[in-house]
Amino acid sequence: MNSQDVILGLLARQPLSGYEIKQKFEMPLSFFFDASFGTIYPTLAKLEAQGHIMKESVIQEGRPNKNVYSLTDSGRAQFQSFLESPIERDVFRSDFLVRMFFSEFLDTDTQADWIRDEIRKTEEGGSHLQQMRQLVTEDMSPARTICLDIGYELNAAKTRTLKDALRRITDTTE
Amino acid sequence: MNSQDVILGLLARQPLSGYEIKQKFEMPLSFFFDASFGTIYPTLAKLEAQGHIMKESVIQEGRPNKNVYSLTDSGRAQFQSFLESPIERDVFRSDFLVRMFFSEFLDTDTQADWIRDEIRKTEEGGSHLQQMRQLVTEDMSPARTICLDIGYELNAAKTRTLKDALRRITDTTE
DNA sequence: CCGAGCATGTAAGGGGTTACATGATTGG
DNA sequence: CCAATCATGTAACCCCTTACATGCTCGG
Repeated sequence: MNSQDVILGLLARQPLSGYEIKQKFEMPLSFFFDASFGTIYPTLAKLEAQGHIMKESVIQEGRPNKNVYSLTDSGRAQFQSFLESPIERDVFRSDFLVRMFFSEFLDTDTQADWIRDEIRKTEEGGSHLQQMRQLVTEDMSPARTICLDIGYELNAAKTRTLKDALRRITDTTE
Repeated sequence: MNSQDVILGLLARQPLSGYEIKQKFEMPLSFFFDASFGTIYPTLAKLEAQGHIMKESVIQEGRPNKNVYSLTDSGRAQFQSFLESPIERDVFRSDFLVRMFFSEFLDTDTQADWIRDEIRKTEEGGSHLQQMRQLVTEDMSPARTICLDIGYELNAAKTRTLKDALRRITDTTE
């Protein structure tokens, strides 16, 4: 799975411009996938060159014109073949956990500070997800809600574990 | 954070060869960071060229010789400056969730199959982590145990959420 | 004799990031 | 007038992945 696959998927629902695609990369999609303009525009150009999408210039008033892309038959087939390909396993990469792994090189004050920081960041993301969840759950398919639910539950589990750990560290050393 | 930082961290504990470094990239480290030989060897060469590590050839009997690397002062300083740099936020990328996000293009049987598969894979990883946790918890620092605890708890949360979702999907449609 | 484990590397290519470059319009 | 939003793109670079290439030794 790469940006190409995800962009094709977004265009399978409705024609979009590069700028609009970028906006779609927000919650809940951004929880498990993201792409920047530096990826989106070259990818669109590549997809068009391959004949998977078609550009249409839309003249707008009071705003710059935009290039709206829509799927061709070949693009629809390409997206389908992504859906039929084997599912890759999740990638989870954590700078924070790497540092905890090397905690022997840190004093406990620094450890505690970092954990408190990580709790704060995680909780911020969590409240964002909770809002999403309450707003849009009704008109979402059961499978689609998994995206929000997993996001929310992973967040909650992480927060809980971090708070436990912080308690253990501050209990034994301060 | 990149391979360079993590390799320096591993060498800060003890001198290692490339092959031995690869072996260190197992649980629990592999849960939140990984590197292949194609990364490790070039990174070691680069670190040596920069003067951060020192090579020593060790002649072995009954096995090929190996190049054991140890940190120089400059390497120790480099690792320290990594520890002082801002902590990057976690990266979580999920092919599975992207597909759930696009579930409107799939029939419910496929959805259910995929979820059952994902549950199986997640549970496999979970039992592996649980074994680790029971084996080595005693002689690990509180901060270090976070790595295993978060791994285990995230896994458990994901499994729970997937099972709930599967129930909802099979209830309403079959 | 063959496969598995030990051991080190290279080369090509993929896929992404960040920063730069440009420019229009709208609202405060 | 200035900041924000809309809008598109490029260029340099980084980092990693996969596959290839080599070769030794031990145990079955």
